[in-house]
Amino acid sequence: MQARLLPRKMRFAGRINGRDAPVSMSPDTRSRGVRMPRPARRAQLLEAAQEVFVESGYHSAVMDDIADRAGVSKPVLYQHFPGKLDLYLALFDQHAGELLDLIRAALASTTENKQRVAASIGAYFEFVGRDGAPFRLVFESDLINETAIRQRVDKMSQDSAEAIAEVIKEDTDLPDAEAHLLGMALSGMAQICARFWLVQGSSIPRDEAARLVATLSWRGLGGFPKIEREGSGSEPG
Amino acid sequence: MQARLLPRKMRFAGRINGRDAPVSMSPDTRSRGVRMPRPARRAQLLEAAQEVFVESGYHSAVMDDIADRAGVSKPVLYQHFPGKLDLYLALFDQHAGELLDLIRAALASTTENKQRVAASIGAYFEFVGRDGAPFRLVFESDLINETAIRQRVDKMSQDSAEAIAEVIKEDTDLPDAEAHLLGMALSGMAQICARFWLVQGSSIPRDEAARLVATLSWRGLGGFPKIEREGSGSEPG
DNA sequence: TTTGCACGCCGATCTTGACCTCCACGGGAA
DNA sequence: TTCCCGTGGAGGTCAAGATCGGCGTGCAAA
Repeated sequence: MQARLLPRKMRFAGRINGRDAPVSMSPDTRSRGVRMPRPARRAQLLEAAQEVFVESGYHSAVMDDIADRAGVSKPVLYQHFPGKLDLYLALFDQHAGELLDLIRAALASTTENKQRVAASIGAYFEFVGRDGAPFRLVFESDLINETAIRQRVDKMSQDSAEAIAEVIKEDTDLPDAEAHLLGMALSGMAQICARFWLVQGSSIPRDEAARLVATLSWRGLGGFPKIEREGSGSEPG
Repeated sequence: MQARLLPRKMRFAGRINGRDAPVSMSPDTRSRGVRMPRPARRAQLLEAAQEVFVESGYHSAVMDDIADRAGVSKPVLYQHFPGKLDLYLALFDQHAGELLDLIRAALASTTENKQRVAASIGAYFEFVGRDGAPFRLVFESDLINETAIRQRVDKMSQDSAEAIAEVIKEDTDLPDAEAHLLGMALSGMAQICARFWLVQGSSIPRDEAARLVATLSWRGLGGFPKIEREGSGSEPG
């Protein structure tokens, strides 16, 4: 994260036209933040909050740090968000919505089912690779025991699994429950692989990693080229 | 959670030979818990802690509640564990070890690779289905942003994915990085499916759900019986 | 030009929950 | 009888969410 070179008061009070200039202060001339229209300020606060929540998680994030990051005082946070949880939920909803949009777009991108599954997997990889790491709020939340978050995560998982289950049902004669389980399998697998790919330093290019996972999804392990080995006991694909 | 019928002091002070009996107390005859050998007490504390951590998560669990659940005072907790985090880590390590043992046993149960993969998936389902829901500590920890937990989860994921990657490398000519990605895919998928199966009320019997996921792993979506449909565009398996 | 108001802002502080510790008690075994 | 070990009532400490009370700028109206 970017190091702050001045204490906030000094840094900010003296910031005129974008240039740092330390300024002395008397008690009756409080340091003043730059005034912004309400919507612009709210957007800025959300950005700062995302940085802190992504770095620290909900529980270790403190409102003081978020205010510092935004360059405002704490009361300004409470002018825009009733509390810490509300701030977090606003971010969560924004990013969960983005992921579902990506998945829906992927499913709508073709009528060829194999490609629809591959595109859905690609959607997870794209989401996880985004700047600002919003996936950390959606897939790795440390607030999962809070009912509001739990419900949202469950709904998001159900929605994405259901979307994939529709594809599975188009192609197979599997009953609803089984198709849903497989839909959950694929969306879960995509999520976990995308996160693993990111953490591993992207030694496999993203598109290739997504394609590999798509191949696994469609053809299974049996669909990969075999090495003939004595004693391995593998059946032919 | 089970309702307590008496205040803790009254409930416990008067519990003689397993029977509740409210007992008056004077200041110089403090209520006394049942004295236990140190290892037995430690095990009891861990059991109580597991109940509370599973129900509430780390952050919402309070040491008072854990002590209450164990029927002791708080100093007793600190006699056995340096702090709250240590208590949690002891439980985490116990259960993560159990899961890895299950996976290793599954992989050792046969030399037939397809069965080894299926058995590994079954190991996840068995672990998730266990009484006391230890999977909640291992797969759904709200302490994932704590370094000690993050490292343990990462190591456990790496270990299980690596074990499956060994099987994949035996069977295919995939390079290490690709095999590892697929190993992560399968172990992640197994974990998510097992948890989904549990939450869904087990409408599919456990063994059948595990078998379905194993089939997906080995044969992919393409390996399921097809419905012939106009316009679906699906390729034959 | 002056005044009043709306809006965005902040330093200081309150409140409270919860981790952890102090200090002393009592029973059982040697 | 003494000592050790397991035990508990009470409370200290402090971090952090949230709020109080007031400031200052810019714009519009008189």
